[in-house]
Amino acid sequence: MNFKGNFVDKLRNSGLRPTNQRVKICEVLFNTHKTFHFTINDLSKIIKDKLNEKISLATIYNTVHAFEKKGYLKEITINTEKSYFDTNTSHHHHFFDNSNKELIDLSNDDVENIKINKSLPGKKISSVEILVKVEDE
Amino acid sequence: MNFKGNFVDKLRNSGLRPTNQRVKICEVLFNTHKTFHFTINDLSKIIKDKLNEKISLATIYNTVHAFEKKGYLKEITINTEKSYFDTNTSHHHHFFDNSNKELIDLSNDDVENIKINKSLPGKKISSVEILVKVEDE
DNA sequence: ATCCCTGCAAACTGTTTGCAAGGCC
DNA sequence: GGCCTTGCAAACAGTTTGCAGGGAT
Repeated sequence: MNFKGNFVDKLRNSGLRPTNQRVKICEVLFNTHKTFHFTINDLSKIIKDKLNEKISLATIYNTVHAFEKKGYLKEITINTEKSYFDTNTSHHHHFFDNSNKELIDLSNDDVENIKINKSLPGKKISSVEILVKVEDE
Repeated sequence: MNFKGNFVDKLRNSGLRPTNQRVKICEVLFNTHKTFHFTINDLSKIIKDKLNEKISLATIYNTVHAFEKKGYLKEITINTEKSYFDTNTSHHHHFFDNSNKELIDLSNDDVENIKINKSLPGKKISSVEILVKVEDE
């Protein structure tokens, strides 16, 4: 989903009708090669302030969940207050800056090989994620 | 806080009045050497069902937060739905079993030396936590 | 007597849902 | 036309708060 332009086809090919709202949300989220972290509230604000559009909260929730289900977004759990989403859906880790509540990607390559020397009988690992919390020095 | 008995003194020494409710909650949480993971709802159920007591939710929240502030409990963020707490307040990591929503400790010693080869200018690391999600095989 | 704590109910936050009206194919 | 989507408002879950009555010191 990371090139400018034809989100209409992208959406259609995913089985999602290319409604105005969805295309607008695509433009905010994917019209850049940079990975983008946001909460629903962030997204709503951007749409309202920068795009001068009104998209209802319900639709934003619907769309974000639809995109998540299609694999275009990944939910990141930082704290219990609200959900964060990430346009970078590859396997990677995160910094969370407590001073300004900002999420920053931490590439797999920047973490030396995590080895877990314990296993749980009858269980298989589905993910291993590191969260590095930081604050101002 | 991990020995049987005199929670009254323990509480008093922490500057918390040893009310009936707090002592009861101590008994549930600390009357064992095993580390214990719970949600507020779990704790409430245990008090109601096993102890046959009624402690109001507000009080349970108050107490858990008071204990957390005193360093007797640690909050663990697993997902956005609810808060989990851990009686093990030392630095360690977690498994989360998605099949039965259970938290399991992962000792520091069972993880090989995490090395983060990236730093953020002007920021210092306040914590590094690993969450290993597992599921039934 | 004073200050702290409890417990109820109401408030609050982020999220989800029911449903009528409108858009897409 | 039929199905999907939107958007409002109501519902919801977990948590927090205000306040009056009760307990601890």
